Amino acid sequence: MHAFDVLGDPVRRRILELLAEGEQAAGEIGAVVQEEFGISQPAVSQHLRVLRDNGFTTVRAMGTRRLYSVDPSPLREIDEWLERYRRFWSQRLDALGTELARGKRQRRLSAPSS
Amino acid sequence: MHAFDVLGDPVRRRILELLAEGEQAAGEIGAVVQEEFGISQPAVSQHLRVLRDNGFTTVRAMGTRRLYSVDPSPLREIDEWLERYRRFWSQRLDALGTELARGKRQRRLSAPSS
DNA sequence: CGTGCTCGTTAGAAATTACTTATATAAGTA
DNA sequence: TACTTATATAAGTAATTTCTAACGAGCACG
Repeated sequence: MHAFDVLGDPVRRRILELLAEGEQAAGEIGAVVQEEFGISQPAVSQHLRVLRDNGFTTVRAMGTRRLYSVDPSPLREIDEWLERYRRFWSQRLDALGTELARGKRQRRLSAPSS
Repeated sequence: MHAFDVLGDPVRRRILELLAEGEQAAGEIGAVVQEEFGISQPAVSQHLRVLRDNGFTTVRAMGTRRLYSVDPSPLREIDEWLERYRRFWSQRLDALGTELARGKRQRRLSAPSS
């Protein structure tokens, strides 16, 4: 399954958004996602499997819990694929556009403030 | 259809890659894609439709030809969605990593030489 | 006109996906 | 041990996607 297919599902995107805030147990994720999407526990578990199998998450066991974390590798690949299109919106004019956030961060990294 | 679903298909990704090099007629795209994926002309036309309907391309007519171009809007949205994960691989250490290209570009835009 | 391109649309079959219900396993707890 | 909690897996079904084959419509050109 290609990374884009994995991200095609809104439940999986939501799970990744939750994990972006830090490691979480399958049950905690499930509580939120089942509530928001009205699906069953096995459905969530199956989405977690897809994310696992495709390298988007890592898991470690804590007792009976399964703690999930983001593995950024496939997201990074997508970021690289997008590279060839950035010129379509990065070519000047938008110094104050969407790029601003990243621009600022980059600037900070590039030219550390004394 | 969500932008990620659109990009889930390898044929559509390939078409966008071809269009990244500039405007092209449906037939030119078709020639390449039919050869590479072994699918029919209608199949390609259907993929072009998905790209059109979801804002990834714009089209203009030249006689009987249909000239397609990249519309970057949805790609940009994806780029923005990815923003929340960049810290996973951008947090230092990779001054010489994948970020390099973009980093350099950003630096150029941010701090014009001379 | 009529004929040949270029390209899009439709209908239907085949493959894939994302659920639900039912069940399994393993760890904690009384 | 028996019971509960946390999570995964399996089987079956419904919805969706992506093809092919067939057809349609617009432009060009003799």
